Amino acid sequence: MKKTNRVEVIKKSVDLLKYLSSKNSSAGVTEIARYLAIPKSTTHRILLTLCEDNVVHHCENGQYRMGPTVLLWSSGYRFSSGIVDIARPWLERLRDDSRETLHLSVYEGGMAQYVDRVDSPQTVVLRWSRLGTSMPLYCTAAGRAILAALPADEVTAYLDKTELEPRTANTEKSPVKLVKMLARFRVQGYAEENQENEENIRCIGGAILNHDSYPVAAISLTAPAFRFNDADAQKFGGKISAAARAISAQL
Amino acid sequence: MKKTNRVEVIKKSVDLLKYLSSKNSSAGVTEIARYLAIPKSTTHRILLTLCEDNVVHHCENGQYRMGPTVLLWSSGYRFSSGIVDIARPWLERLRDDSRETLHLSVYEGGMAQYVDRVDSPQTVVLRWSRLGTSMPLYCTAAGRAILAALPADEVTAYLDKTELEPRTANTEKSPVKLVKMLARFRVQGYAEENQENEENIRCIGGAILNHDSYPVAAISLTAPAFRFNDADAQKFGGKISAAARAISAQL
DNA sequence: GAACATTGTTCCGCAATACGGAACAGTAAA
DNA sequence: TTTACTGTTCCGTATTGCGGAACAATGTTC
Repeated sequence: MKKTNRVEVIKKSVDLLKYLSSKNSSAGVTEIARYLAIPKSTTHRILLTLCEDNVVHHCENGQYRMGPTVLLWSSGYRFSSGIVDIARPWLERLRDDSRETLHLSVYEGGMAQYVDRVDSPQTVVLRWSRLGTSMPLYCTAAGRAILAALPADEVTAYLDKTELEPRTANTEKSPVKLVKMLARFRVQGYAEENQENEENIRCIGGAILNHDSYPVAAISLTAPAFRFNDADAQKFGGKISAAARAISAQL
Repeated sequence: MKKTNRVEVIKKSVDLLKYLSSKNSSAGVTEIARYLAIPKSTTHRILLTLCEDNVVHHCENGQYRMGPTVLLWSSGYRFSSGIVDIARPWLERLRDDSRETLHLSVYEGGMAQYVDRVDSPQTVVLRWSRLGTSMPLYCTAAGRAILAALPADEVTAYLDKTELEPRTANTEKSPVKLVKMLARFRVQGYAEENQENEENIRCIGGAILNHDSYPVAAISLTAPAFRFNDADAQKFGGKISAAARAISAQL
């Protein structure tokens, strides 16, 4: 089981924090222990340690919730990464232009992890998904933009070990067809996804490359499918593509 | 030394993340190990484990920096805490009214940990300190507001174990005088601090109480001393106080 | 261009460390 | 009260992670 020589406790702590942050309220020791499938006493010890630096807050009712120290880490990420601040004005420009929601995602651990968002000003908006959430590459516009920019061997490696499980009725399930898609995306400069990740949601995205032309992130436009047709995709696809290139140049 | 049965590795990991987030760039294994005063191999093992979930990011140059997963935790804090979203509109209202910078800090581990900020629209603004930063209670307006709202025995306990080390030439060093100050703050409903935490910076604050009238947080107004006199303090002190009470009621 | 001083990474045997079952102590519902 | 939950503490065992030292891969210096 243990391939790498990782530290088990840290792994558990990270999972604990992930669980705690996924909840909107506080959680008890027993509940967490059950979820993580580790003994209560171990869970309790981890929580005590995390409480010492306010990573976790010990509520009055005896339960636990996220503590304010994670804010320190979070702002540390923004600074050290840099990409959030660079991309932000471009996202805002695209939002003002399209009146739709824009996302920034980074390519991390074989997933697209969504790190910034600029909201649509319209009344019909999207369900708010949390910053830091990971999304698969094969069914999202941001992910596909990244895939399209990856070297061919990395794409085949990805497809070999990833099952394209359908997220909606429209999700492309054939690796062969997906590869063809990626070729088309490379030509047109932006990637697409039409209700393949979530019902009634359509999305286009462009990859952000580092100095080695390797994809490190992607920006994407997300809209309700009823007000975003092929013509819109084409119109804003070019702008997404241009913005992504501009951000790449600034890195 | 080790009183509580905490997990040593987790403590080290937390310190590592704190250090990493304090840097604006990436850091190497050797540098981190030297700072934490732990062996390089241990540091490296911790980093590897944290990388597995993108808590830290392994850069191309071999160094390490904060990873995007901390964003997930950070948004988890905002949700589970609730206080940030509740206080935000009040902070904005006070900012619009005073044209100065407003802060929200939570009382955690004997410190005031600053969790939200709304910026002044004026041209002379303040140095941006990072979200999640901890500040002492005795020399900040937010901290003093919290102290003034604490039960008497907890205040004496605090003063017994805390040295009032001067942060500027103006910092109040006498515990006796500080206690008298707190009495005045209780009467007037808001706390003050005049260039006692930082040169040329003046500050007023009000405590946010839970249902047991125990202080859990504070809001504070921070301004350059040259444009914020006693009359301003009095004028906005009342408003700070009222806003703090309103937020307390909403909790 | 060879010698050197760095870096990040790997190995492995020792023993300190954290594990986790079980008992404890509160609290709320039945 | 009884019951069924909570969160918390204890402590002996062996598993787990520790960390010195060797490694490989850079880049710097003379």
